[in-house]
Amino acid sequence: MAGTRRHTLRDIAATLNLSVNTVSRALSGKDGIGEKTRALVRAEAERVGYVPNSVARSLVLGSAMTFGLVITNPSNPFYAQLISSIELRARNHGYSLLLMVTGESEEYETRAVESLLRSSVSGSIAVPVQASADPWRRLGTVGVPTVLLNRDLPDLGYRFVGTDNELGGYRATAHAISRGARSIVVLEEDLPITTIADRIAGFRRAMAEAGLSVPRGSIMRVPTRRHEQAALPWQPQQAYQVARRMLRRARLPDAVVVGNDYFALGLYRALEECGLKVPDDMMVIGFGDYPFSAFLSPPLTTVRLPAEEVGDIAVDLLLEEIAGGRSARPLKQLIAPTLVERESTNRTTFARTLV
Amino acid sequence: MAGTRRHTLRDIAATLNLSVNTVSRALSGKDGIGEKTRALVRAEAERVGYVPNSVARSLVLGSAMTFGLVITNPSNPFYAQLISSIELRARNHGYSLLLMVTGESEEYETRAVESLLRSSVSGSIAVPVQASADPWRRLGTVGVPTVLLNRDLPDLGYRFVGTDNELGGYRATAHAISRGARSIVVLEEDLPITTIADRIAGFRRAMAEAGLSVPRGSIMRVPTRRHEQAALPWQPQQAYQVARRMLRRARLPDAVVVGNDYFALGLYRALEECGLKVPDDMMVIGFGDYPFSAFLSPPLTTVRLPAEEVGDIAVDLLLEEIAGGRSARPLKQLIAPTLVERESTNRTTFARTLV
DNA sequence: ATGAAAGCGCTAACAA
DNA sequence: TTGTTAGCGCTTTCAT
Repeated sequence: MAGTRRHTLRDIAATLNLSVNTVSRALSGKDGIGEKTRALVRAEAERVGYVPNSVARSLVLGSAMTFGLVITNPSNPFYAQLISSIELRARNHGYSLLLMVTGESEEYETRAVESLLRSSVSGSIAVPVQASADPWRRLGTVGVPTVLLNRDLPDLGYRFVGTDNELGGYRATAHAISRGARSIVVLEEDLPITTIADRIAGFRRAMAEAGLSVPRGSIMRVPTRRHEQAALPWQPQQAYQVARRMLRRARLPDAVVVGNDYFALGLYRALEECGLKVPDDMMVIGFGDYPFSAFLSPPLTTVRLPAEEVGDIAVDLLLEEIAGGRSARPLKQLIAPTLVERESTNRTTFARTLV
Repeated sequence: MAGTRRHTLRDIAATLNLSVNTVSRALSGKDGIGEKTRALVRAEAERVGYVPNSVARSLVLGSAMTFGLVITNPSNPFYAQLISSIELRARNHGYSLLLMVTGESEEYETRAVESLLRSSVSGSIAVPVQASADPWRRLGTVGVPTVLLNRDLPDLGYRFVGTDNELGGYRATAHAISRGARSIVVLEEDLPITTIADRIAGFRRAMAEAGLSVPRGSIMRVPTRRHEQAALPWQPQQAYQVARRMLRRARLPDAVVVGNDYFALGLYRALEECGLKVPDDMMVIGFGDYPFSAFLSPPLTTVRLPAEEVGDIAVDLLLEEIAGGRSARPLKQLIAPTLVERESTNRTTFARTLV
């Protein structure tokens, strides 16, 4: 890979007997320049294959036309989609994406923010680990606009966009109840984040509204993958083990609401091994509507998160924050998830619940 | 988000009555500086919360301690994992990641390369669209080290790491044959890339070695998602439709080898609707070993791609290329995928094949 | 051990 | 319309 030195404005200026400044303005499309000169400069730039040095540009402008995107785990299908949609929209507005993966590690989150600061990013979009608000507070202090995604840190007063998890939990639960469930168990990852707490709150609200009790053991925790080196894809295996434990109980629930569709896979397996049928013996409601969920057997009823919409809004919020104007839209946006009803809650007989 | 101006070397130099140079060396750990001075500078830097400006640093050094990572689609679980492992390893070597998503678009690939050039990345890792080698050739011409991932462009002579897809296709097919299959169909995305062509070549080799014929219609194509705006998650739906078409044939194959595990989902659905059982009526072999594949019913036999290993090697190859030394390892590396045998090929009766 | 000076490639203010 | 000057924050000679 040979290293032909790159051409600079100065090179072009020299061969054309112009000043660097003139060349700069000709190329950047500013006015105050003769049309013939501009054409000349453009032709020469074209000829030598001029590529602007955006590092130099960033240095003088103090900002790099780059967004930092800080994500916990790209193998989460929701975040994978988010990456795509954010990259696309950022690109369409002329921004590049500096991607950092925290893997739920507070330590790396701190280093990621440090890295963003060094890089003079124009702004950042982040899913915080939610162990501490400090790193993100720091960004704000030095004036880097930041939009929080999916997990808020309310103390900071930053713009935020996320899923309404409370509503999601509520809808999932209410749906199960409407299909005849009276005893419901929740399977959630054992991670201290608001998204999970909110879903559980929604679950409790739905149960309360229906006058149903929530006995101890209704909320089961799947061991977390936090603190693993690389961000690994989710392991339905761990949900499977928790599900097996649950199925040893004397009284089984009518329905299980899981925190993500991967957990539903483990639950399906456990149920199958115990000879229990979904939905007749037990209903299952997922969360996420991952690409595989509609194709499970039976197809999984699940709460769909509008990843694309969330991503687009995140970028828009960030652009507004950068522009500095008051925004038309609210600073905090909770997007309502929608319930996708499929066979896993389409009970034909009410055998067990009618006992 | 207030904008307290960032402290610079000059600020520290001023308050300490030192030269910028001295401060720079004190902080960068170079020698030729008194221990007391160094301690003093460090303390002051700490006190004011000094953050180095890596844009300035990049400008003078001509390189940005950043890798460009150009990927077709983060919603492909294989690439999602790749992003994680590459980010981790790059970070451990002090590099940041500039992420670009092509969505299989040649046009955006070209713009992505342009963007990498502007940004003075230290190097890049790319899954090329394989429509043209030109963009990537350009990177090499101006001296940006580039490692190709998963899809090679042999003309360029760049370092490359990928899966041995031919071997993967071979192993999948040979396995089906060993389980009694004599008539096999392949379902692949309709995309003109070497990975797919290689898998099909492997399929043909296995069939030939077994003395089995490959009649017309053995290779079925699933409509591609190329040219969609955002990179969408794969739609098993399209594979389902192709599978339905196949199942209308007079003579059904004993086994179907699919190009990725998402396609297996669509196939499972189609088979179920037709009342056909996996594996007894038809065996299914996937590709990718996605996180859900072990939890399908029946669990899917599939070819596992070593995503983490491929990602790590990609970074190592790039680091070697940047260092400029001859590498111990070969410039082109094909990683052998492994077959994960599960129930979808565990045939208990040979009813149909023994007719 | 420390300082002074130059320059990376660009943009922005001000002159001409 | 074009040129001159200065400077973004840092690293790297070369002096001292």
